[in-house]
Amino acid sequence: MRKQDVIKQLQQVGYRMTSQRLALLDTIWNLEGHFTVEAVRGRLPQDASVDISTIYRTLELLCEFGVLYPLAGSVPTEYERGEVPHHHLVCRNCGAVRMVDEYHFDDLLHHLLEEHGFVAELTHFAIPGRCRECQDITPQGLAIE
Amino acid sequence: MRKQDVIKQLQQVGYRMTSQRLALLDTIWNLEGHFTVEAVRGRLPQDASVDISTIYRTLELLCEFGVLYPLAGSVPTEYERGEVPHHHLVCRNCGAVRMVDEYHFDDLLHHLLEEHGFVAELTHFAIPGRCRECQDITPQGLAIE
DNA sequence: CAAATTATTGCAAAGATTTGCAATAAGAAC
DNA sequence: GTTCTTATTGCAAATCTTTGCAATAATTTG
Repeated sequence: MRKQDVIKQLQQVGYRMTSQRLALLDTIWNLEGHFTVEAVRGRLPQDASVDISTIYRTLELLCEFGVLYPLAGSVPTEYERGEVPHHHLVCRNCGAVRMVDEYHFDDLLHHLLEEHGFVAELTHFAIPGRCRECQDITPQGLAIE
Repeated sequence: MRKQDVIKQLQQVGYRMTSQRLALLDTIWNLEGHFTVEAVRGRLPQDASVDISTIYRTLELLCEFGVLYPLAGSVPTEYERGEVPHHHLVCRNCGAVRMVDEYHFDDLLHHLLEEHGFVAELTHFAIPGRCRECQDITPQGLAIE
């Protein structure tokens, strides 16, 4: 999605285009990959001072519109722009993150829609579990048995 | 899972059974459905004073062991005991929560295991989206178009 | 373009959660 | 049962996030 389209969409629905929101959109569009609220703040042009609560509120707004996605469970929360739909496998033992293509979830989404009329918005999902290397290891790093 | 089994399992792996952990397990086993850290604190017997940071640490420990599951996205975090594996559909508009059976996810889990060697631990998952009633509504409650 | 309307911001305070560290106590070793 | 080892706790402080409210500024209206 292009930045201009986001601006247009927000305005059409009644949101106001303030200098803060424009500065934040600019900054976000210049960031690669994941980023935190603090990272956004650090990258804002020095002449644009935006309160941290405004950054939180704006990122949340963009999440509601599907422009951004929070990585579930990250603290501080990591956000990412929703360019290419994909999901993450997050190892609960070593923290390794691995990408998964979206199509794996197609069947599931169809089920949910047909059985519950529910439109799942899984554009960015973090799935907890164990990666190949951490299979038989407890949370403390002690091998079981 | 029975409380005694949890205790045994934790001990076997090297965790110590303190009075605080026993009191917390007791309390949790007496709670129904979802609960927060604060709720656990409120239900502790008055003679058992457990610091709030200890409660946080203990709930996290129980999550790592699959005894509890945090409901993704809830603030303050809601926890639930992992009795019957199921998942939640959470409407991002009205907040309605709906249960879904686990078997819907079986195919997905198999894919992840075969293609990535990843053992997903989806014993309790919150899936964001739109329920039937909130289909064409923006986050602010204004109908689109 | 000025006035009216109200979404948005900044600020400060509250709330939620995590973390470092010295004191305590569980379990192991003797 | 006493001593030793070290996981765990409580406390206080730090961090992360949310929220209420008066002041500000983006749109709408005239």
